[in-house]
Amino acid sequence: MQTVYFFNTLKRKREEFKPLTPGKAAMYTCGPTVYNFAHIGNFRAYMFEDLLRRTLKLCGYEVTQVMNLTDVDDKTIRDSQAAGMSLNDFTAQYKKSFFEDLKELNIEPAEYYPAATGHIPEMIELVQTLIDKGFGYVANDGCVYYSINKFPEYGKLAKIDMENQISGVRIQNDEYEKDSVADFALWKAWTEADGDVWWDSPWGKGRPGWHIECSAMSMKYLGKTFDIHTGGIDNMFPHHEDEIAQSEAANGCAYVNYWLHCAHLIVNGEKMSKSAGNFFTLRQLLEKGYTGREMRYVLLSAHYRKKLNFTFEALESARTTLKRLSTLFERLRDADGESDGSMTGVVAEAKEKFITALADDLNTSESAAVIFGLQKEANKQLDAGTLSKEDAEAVLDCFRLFDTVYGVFEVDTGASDDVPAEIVELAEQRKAARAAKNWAEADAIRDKLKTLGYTVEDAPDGFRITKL
RNA sequence: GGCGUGGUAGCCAAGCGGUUAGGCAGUGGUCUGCAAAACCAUUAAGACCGGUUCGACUCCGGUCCACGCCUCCA
Repeated sequence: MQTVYFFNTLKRKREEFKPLTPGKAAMYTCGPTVYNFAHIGNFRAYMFEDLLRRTLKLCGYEVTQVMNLTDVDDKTIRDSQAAGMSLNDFTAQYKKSFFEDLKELNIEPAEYYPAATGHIPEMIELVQTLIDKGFGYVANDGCVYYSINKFPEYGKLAKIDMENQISGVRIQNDEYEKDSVADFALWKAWTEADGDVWWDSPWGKGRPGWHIECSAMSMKYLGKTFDIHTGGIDNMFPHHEDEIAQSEAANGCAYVNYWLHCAHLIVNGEKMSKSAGNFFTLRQLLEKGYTGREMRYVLLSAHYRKKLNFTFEALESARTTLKRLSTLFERLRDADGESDGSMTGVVAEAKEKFITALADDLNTSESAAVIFGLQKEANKQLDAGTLSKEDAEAVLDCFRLFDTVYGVFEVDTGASDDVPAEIVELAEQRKAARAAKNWAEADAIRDKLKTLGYTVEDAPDGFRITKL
């Protein structure tokens, strides 16, 4: 079991991770609102959570992860109506695309994906508990609100002093029925705009507020107190702050021990967001010819608490980097030299450094440096002929270990195996022409292959075909 | 207005009070019929002004700039 350290937003410092149950890590991650395709900025958060769960597993923990799906809120209702579809049908299509995208990015599935609409009774029960304990109240508009004045610790996560805050907020005149403008909705009363979307409750027809969703579902699957809660930095306030207020008021115990927040993906210096219109979906990138693993590599390239500047140059850079590693794996598979005995130690050190880097608050930059250090050493020894089959296999095995977290190397999959037979045949003809030193013929075939959409490159013992 | 984060070489991006971060690009080689790929080597930095220190990119103060949250948001 490797000791893991996290930067805990709640304490604003790096701490050793001590789970409630030794050897197990329970984590809750805020998932998508399924009203549209997620953009790659959204996926930065899900990638960070994937990195977190894979790192925990690498360090010996058994992970239980819950990711909620918000399938009822203002936007899902609004857009399903605009599309002339039922809420369920409407959100189902985006749930489907979300899971397709996760797969494309090689993000490991969570253990649970609870949907909000599947847990309305649990939410109603939690709201009732909050009312019974004096934290919730029914207002004139039929909504149930949470009275933040009743929870003195409100603001402890975001480090917000509400006295100070309220005076600074632009108060909208039509924020009417609440006791305090900062009170938030636990239950929203039905209005005409909601159409046929409503559930019965002790307070009449309506639907749950957003924050109560995560409190109710995390409690159901992970218990009243659990280890880790993650999300994008923009969810810290008010969403996570409100979750704390709800859960700790209802249960009378700590909600979460470690809060981890990732920074934004930015484009041209600004946050990628739907409202700003400066976003790309994964599908758009795939249409441009980039792959999920290239995007995955880009998303892993910066530390999760630092803003990540997305550029197409970064995707190109990822492509080159991954290709060079693939070449190394090919060379390693063919290695058959005289071992000088040094590789065993090199590999052991690389493994240890890799794990230590990730265990230190998920330092992917540091872990990448370890990867490239091993790449360089392996190449040097391949050139020198000092890698035996066993040495090479040890290096490959090390990359397989790296890949349990990175998930992009494809250590054992060859690059080009789905090339049509006639293309291979042309390449064979070119090989023969070259053997006969018939350069004109060889070049003509190469040009022809290019028009067919393939590049052929010479290799020591033949050729390599790549699809354009 | 309140709170918070950051400014590192052409681009991306780390650690660290003194010893090469790393990747991409570039440059020079190796290989090669040509091309490409690959491999090896290598250039280049710390927004600005002060302070602490034998020594600061790293600590402290200030200035400027950028971004985020406070409203749905990963």
